[in-house]
Amino acid sequence: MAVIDAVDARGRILDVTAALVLEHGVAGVAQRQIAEQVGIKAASLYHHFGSKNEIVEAVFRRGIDVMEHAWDEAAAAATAADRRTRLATHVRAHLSALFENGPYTAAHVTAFRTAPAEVRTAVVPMRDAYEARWTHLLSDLNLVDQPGLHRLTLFGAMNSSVEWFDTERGNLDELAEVITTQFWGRTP
Amino acid sequence: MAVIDAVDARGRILDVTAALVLEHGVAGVAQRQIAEQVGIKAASLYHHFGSKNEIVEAVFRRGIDVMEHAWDEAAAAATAADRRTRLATHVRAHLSALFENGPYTAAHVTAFRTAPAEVRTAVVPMRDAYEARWTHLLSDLNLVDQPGLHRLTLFGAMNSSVEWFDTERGNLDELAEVITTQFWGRTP
DNA sequence: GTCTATACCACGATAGAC
DNA sequence: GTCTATCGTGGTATAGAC
Repeated sequence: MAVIDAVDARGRILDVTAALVLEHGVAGVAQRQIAEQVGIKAASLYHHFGSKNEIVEAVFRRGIDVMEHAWDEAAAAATAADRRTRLATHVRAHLSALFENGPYTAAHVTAFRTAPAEVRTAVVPMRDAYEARWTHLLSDLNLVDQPGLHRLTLFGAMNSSVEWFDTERGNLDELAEVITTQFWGRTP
Repeated sequence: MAVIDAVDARGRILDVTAALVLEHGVAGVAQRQIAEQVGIKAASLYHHFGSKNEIVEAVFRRGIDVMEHAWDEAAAAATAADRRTRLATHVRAHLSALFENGPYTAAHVTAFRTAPAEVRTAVVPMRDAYEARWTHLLSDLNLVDQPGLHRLTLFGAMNSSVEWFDTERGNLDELAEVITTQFWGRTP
């Protein structure tokens, strides 16, 4: 389910916006800039979306969707596995959402915090649901006293990779293993 | 060396800008907004700085300065300590830079990536120097095979705390201990 | 050192032709 | 579904009085 290189106009607008928002933040992206990369005029965006914020909100929602789908696949693949493998599988799945399904998830995790309040409040329930899955998993794995705190630092380590990980040169399986080892502990 | 609540105009401009940039990102902050919070008109900013980018650059430089000072204090305090204490001291110092000396370091680590290229290239040597200190320390501690990768995920965990840590309710010593434990490993 | 006034441009958004 | 044209606003920045 590759979400990159959409063929319909609406999809191309989202693709372009996600990439631009990832690079410049929401406030740093102009509709004229989006339109230019899509190959239309800025006014034409309003045939597909009601406002700039609506475009950004759709990008964020899709970014969370991508994470959820990656989670579901990981959960299905690792139900019967041992505890460490379950963690490793979900870490790999989150990294997959960040790097292997278009810039949506990466745009969401980097730009959400500084996005307009209207956009943030609209998507916060979706975010919370995904975060709750993680907290529940970590609680289930029984690694530490504070699974909530553990999830936050784990998210910090995983999500920060969008700032420095190079998909051309790096290996996502390797990165997932490194992060899993750090958060599992070296002698389980 | 509290850097908050400066009394001179230049210092107040930087204080206000750092706080606003932390919240909204560079592109999300207008000079009129900065001026209003300082209590002057936007045009008066040009008596102190040559452009918006110059203000932001000064904020970032100060953010890195704060980190460097925190590092120096930690290094002086922990030279004779055991390896784990050295790591813990520097983790605590980095958190101190993020939360206990104004919003400068927090603004820098969150807004640098989406800042104008002109600003980024101007401060990148300072950033690199601080990062090199960390890589050297981690290499020295001989914890893992890849100290470079380790530093990046550690930075991710530490810096992400500006998105969720509440200084009113949380305890920075405790947070430092949690992160140190994660990155040291549970059974050294 | 701060002000008023203003230039100039880019922003998001709308109207209406095709 | 995309266009041209345009509106009103707000952005950075400058000139010059006080």
